[in-house]
Amino acid sequence: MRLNHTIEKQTKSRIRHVAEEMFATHGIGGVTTRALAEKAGANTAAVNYHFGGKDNLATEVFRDVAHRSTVRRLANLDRIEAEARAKNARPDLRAVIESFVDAYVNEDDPRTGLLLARLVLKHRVEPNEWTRAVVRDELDRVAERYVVALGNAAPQLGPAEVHWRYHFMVGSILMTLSDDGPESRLQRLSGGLCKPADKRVLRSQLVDFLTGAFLIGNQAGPDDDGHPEQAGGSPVDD
Amino acid sequence: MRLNHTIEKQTKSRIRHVAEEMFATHGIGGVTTRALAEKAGANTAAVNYHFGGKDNLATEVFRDVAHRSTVRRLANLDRIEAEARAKNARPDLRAVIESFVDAYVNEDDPRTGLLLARLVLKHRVEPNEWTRAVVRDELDRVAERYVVALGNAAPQLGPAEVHWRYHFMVGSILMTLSDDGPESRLQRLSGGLCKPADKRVLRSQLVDFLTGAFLIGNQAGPDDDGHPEQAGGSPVDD
DNA sequence: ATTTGATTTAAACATGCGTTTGAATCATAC
DNA sequence: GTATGATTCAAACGCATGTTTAAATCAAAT
Repeated sequence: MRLNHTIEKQTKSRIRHVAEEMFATHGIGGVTTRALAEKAGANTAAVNYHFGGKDNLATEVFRDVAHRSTVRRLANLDRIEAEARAKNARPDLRAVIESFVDAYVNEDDPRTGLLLARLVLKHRVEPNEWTRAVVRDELDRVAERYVVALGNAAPQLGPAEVHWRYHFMVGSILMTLSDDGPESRLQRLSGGLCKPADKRVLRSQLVDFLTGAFLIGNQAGPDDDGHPEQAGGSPVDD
Repeated sequence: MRLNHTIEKQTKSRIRHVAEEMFATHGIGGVTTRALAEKAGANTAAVNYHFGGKDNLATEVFRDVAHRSTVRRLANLDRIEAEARAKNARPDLRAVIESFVDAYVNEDDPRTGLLLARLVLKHRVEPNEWTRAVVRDELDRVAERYVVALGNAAPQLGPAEVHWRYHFMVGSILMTLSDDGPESRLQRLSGGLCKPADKRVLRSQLVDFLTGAFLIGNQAGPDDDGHPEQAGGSPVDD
């Protein structure tokens, strides 16, 4: 006799759910089929029976996450650009950046952002066939749209500069997302001053940082040395 | 009879050399004992005989790299701060950032920066005992010094803000470094406009980006909405 | 030349992993 | 109740990896 009849979901559904949770927490490589099955209350072979292997399960999970996030971000961009058109103005740089960050750092749904970060991080560190497929099919068009939007919002930047900075932006977000919890390097080095777990603060700090980073164009002088408008204050010690 | 008598180095030295090279190229997890030994022209067991295991070898390599880089960066900071004191001015923000980036992106010695990035990236994605030890013993003091220096160079930022932004800065550098070569996402998405392999451009783009990111303080208004001084230009299409 | 300790070598070992297998069990239709 | 197909299960398989072993080889001292 089985106990999970009405209360518990079907095995396949449970595995998918647990997979999302564990992938977000421990990363893709940090989850073994056995641990996953155990947490889902299923047999090890169930993963292969229902999904045809760990990679297929991961593909399914991450394709879904990426797709949801993509739809949401494209809609946000549409809204921002529509508002700008209505005001006959450029899209607001801060709003564009905020909408991008929002996909990764969102108080309502922290898991999606974490999963998205895990996906892109894995694809960057050790890409393989299925990460390539998911990134190409789901994330590339978002990137292209954002590069265009950022270029419009920050017209002082050349096309190449926008690409560079978009890339830097993603990097800072990803690495921050992967440094969660009380063991985080940020929290330790700051002596508890910064808590990455506080998504609200994290979000606003990120947006501030990135907005500043996109506001100013190339400021390197023809010479190597370039200290622009530094007022001679007293040097602060240590 | 052995051929490697005067020309080739000792086995231990060769293994260490090849390890540096392969760790930089393929990452730590991407190098197997067997591949390493083969490339070094040594037996698989030699790695354990001379270093006592793969982890010890990695520890030795990365501790050395981190140490070299740390010494160099601290010296650079000393110089920058001494110059500032001599002029009775604040340390130049751009110079501080440039010296930080220099440890990762340096045309003369690309390998050290890559290795450093691999180390920190591994420690972020899947920390373990030896990464913790190396990071704590070698990199923490650099981080603390740089946070102080950046705080002095960017006095409009509060202490917590400086920590946040230092963290973001490291993230953008790391992720960029790990996205090398012609298969890089940046190069693909930019249609070849940006080439991460060109360290000279990469470096200046990073420094521009980061200097801007540290120049401006918290610009969020009391309300959620904040579009500061946007002049109403014509909305650019697509 | 012999001895001795360090080094090198091929082979095996141990482990963790994703996956497969074949029998057992369940749900459903007849 | 029985047949049938889907599902679950314990067990084993295959493979890659880091490591160990014990014999073989080398280099230097005597």
